[in-house]
Amino acid sequence: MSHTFGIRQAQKQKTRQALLDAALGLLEEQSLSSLGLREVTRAVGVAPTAFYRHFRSTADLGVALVEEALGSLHPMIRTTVTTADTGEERITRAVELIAGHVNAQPAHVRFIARERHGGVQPVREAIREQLGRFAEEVKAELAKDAQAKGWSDDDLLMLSHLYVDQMLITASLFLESLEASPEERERISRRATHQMRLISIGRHHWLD
Amino acid sequence: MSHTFGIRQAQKQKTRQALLDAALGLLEEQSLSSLGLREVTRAVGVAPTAFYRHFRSTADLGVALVEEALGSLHPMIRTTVTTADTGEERITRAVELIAGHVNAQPAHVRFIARERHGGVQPVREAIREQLGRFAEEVKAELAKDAQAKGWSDDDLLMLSHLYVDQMLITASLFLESLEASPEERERISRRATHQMRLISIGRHHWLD
DNA sequence: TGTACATCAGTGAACGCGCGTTCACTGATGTAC
DNA sequence: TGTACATCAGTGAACGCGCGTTCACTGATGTAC
Repeated sequence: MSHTFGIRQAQKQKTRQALLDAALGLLEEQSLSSLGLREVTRAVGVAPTAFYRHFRSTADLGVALVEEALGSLHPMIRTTVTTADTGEERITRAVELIAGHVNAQPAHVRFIARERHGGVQPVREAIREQLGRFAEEVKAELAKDAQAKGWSDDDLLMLSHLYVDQMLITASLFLESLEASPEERERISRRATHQMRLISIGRHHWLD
Repeated sequence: MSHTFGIRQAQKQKTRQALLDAALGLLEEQSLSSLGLREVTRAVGVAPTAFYRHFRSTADLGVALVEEALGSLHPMIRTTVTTADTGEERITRAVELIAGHVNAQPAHVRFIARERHGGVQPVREAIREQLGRFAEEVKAELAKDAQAKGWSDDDLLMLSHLYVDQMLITASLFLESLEASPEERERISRRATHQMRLISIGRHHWLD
């Protein structure tokens, strides 16, 4: 075999992941543009210079974090939009899915919300590209629906972006409420559900 | 008089404003959490220690910038929502207003978009509070409308937040397109208008 | 109006500290025979 | 299987630099009489 994963590769991968994890933790309380390379290596317990074996810079690490945070979400989103229940059930499921994901991966969600408009250009670009892919995927699913009859491509994409942006807003509200009361979280769920519903109603009557 | 603005007060105000302006300029390319006090004073041409005569920290300066960026927008938003044309004209006007504001104050808009989820807690809090006020004000205007009959308070606020968030998303899209072609900017305008229209349609049929 | 004292915005030297980056290195892992 | 050499992830010392903060100061402006 040309390269059965040897001990060396495995160990390198492990250190790389430790750097990513440590950075993600540190980024809960600061922005990427103020994250120091020495901070990250100190948190992992390796020499500062080890950082360069894995990333050119903290910006480079940031781009890797975007991939980690959003890359695995594509199938998740696709299946949620696809599921052919009534619209109402789909909305409930989507909001629950977002709440669940924020609970499971708060640091990832915070990172994306923070750096989407943050001070590091390549990271903004990477996030923008992933969100654009989400919108395209949602559009592809919407296009399959009977309701899409008579819709222009542009308008389908317009609607997809509306949904994707709305999901992100909802995620960031759940994030802020992580330590709030169950009542507060319920209030956020309800509002997000209503907003999604209102958009879906607009969608139904778009061609009237 | 207890304090007719003397030369001293005026000069102090001028330096303070120079610090705010310089910071805003520097923040076009980085986040507040990485902005240095010495950077700011260097840009203005005063000693680093002069900074402390005006702000406790860069976070404190950030809170002042939030006030500067959003404080003056309240009347603007109120009159835009109020104007009693057809809904369609109101939407067009709102999108034009956003595009115009982004052109006139790009640095302010970028700062708000960036720091809304940024790494500095007091600044996030200040932005959250201002946006909350916007939503309350929009809600108050919507409540006056005949269309609001039968709407619960909660649902009016749900809709206001949807509008406010949508405005912010549109502003940030215009921001990213500042150096793009007129065609690209037109495309963004059109999509934003359609999204607003779809939301308004949802609003019309909400109680069906 | 003139004088004597108080205020306070901005100064400049000094401090200790952590930063990113360079470099030659070490020693475990991988490879060729 | 055993040996000799190559690779390369992680090390540790060293560097120059800019940072935030302290302190005692200066001199123009403000105030009281």
